[in-house]
Amino acid sequence: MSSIRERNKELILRAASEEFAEKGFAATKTSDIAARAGLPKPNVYYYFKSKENLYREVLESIVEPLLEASAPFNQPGHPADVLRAYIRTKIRISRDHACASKVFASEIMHGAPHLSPERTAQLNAQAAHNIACIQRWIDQGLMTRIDPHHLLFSIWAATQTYADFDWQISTVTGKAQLDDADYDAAAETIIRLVLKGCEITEPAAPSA
Amino acid sequence: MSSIRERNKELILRAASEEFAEKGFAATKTSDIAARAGLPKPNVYYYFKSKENLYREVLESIVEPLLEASAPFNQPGHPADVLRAYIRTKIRISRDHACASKVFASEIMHGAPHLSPERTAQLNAQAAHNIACIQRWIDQGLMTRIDPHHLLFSIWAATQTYADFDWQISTVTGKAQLDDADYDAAAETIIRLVLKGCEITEPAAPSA
DNA sequence: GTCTATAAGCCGATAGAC
DNA sequence: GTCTATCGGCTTATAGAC
Repeated sequence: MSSIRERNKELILRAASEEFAEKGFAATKTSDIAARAGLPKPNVYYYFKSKENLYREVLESIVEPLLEASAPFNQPGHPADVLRAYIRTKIRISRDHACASKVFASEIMHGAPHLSPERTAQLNAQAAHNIACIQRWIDQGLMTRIDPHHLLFSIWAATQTYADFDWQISTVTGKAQLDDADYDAAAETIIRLVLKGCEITEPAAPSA
Repeated sequence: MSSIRERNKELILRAASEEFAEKGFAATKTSDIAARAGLPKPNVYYYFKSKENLYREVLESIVEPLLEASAPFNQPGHPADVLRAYIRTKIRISRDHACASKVFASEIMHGAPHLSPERTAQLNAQAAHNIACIQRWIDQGLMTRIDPHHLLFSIWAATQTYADFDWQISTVTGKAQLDDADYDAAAETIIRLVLKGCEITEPAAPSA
């Protein structure tokens, strides 16, 4: 029964996410990760071999959710529905994977030195696909002519900011922690800016 | 004549901005800053006393521009004009102070441990003022009912992303460096999302 | 004011007992 | 598999010659 192994790995991963998110890779001490996990430091090395390895696992844990967030773009749908679903999912990631999101953001900010070329390529391919999809909508007259790159950058930035800059959000709103209603309001605000800003009309109601 | 002093301090500050922006505070070595500045390491300590002190000066250098960006909110004006000017200035900061912007972003992401309480208070007061201003516009019927906090967060995020996540921008657009036209396009895209998204009509043309 | 050469301490990583 | 006790390298910071 290796459930102790599973449990400890999970404890360390969670503690590492929190520490890396709070202080960044270089400023995080493995002894702090161990302390937060409630385990002695050598266990961290026993399970993960090195600090960098542990960091890469945290990073890896957020890539799949990020790629899956683009699912709405991968099947046919009206721009209003696709973008609404995409924005809601991105906000949900900021809420549910706040620490890993922040670690990912910090990684990107510093030029993604720990992200594998495969992962970079995957993320890029998905981005290119989403951009092409938006361009098609424009060509079909479903939305106003707007640069798809900049539109996507704005959506990424606006949704990720709730994880990345949570300190700023807390300070300005005066709430230590956003609740579900706040995240909903954030999503609806961004959806409004995007749909109205791109002059996207609602799809015709299904006749069924 | 202390112009050597001024010149060296300037060289070190610039090198430090670049190094801190690239790698973050903890991962940056003072020897690398010295090397980039083309000076021996002890000069860094001679002029700035400590690595942390140098970092705080870099951080400080971006606060004034950030506060000044809100100038349009501090005088009466039509929402369309104020927001347009604000967004253009924020984008200009991302372009002209790219390194310091990134250092600031990284600092905020990790809970602003090096930012003085005075600076935090100033930035907060300005944010509160801007939010109140937007709320007034809503009450006056000049724009749609939208949560001013979330609107401001989206504007901050969308404009700062060009400095903070330049690696991502470069990777997705395939351009190593954005040119003036790209920054203009970015600003106009964000302006469009905000003005149309908030249903802000243009001010009546001046009768003169 | 400038720089070489060095001290002091911290932290990632591990040897080896249990 | 687990943890105590320790090493070794790296980096901040400075002493002291020029």
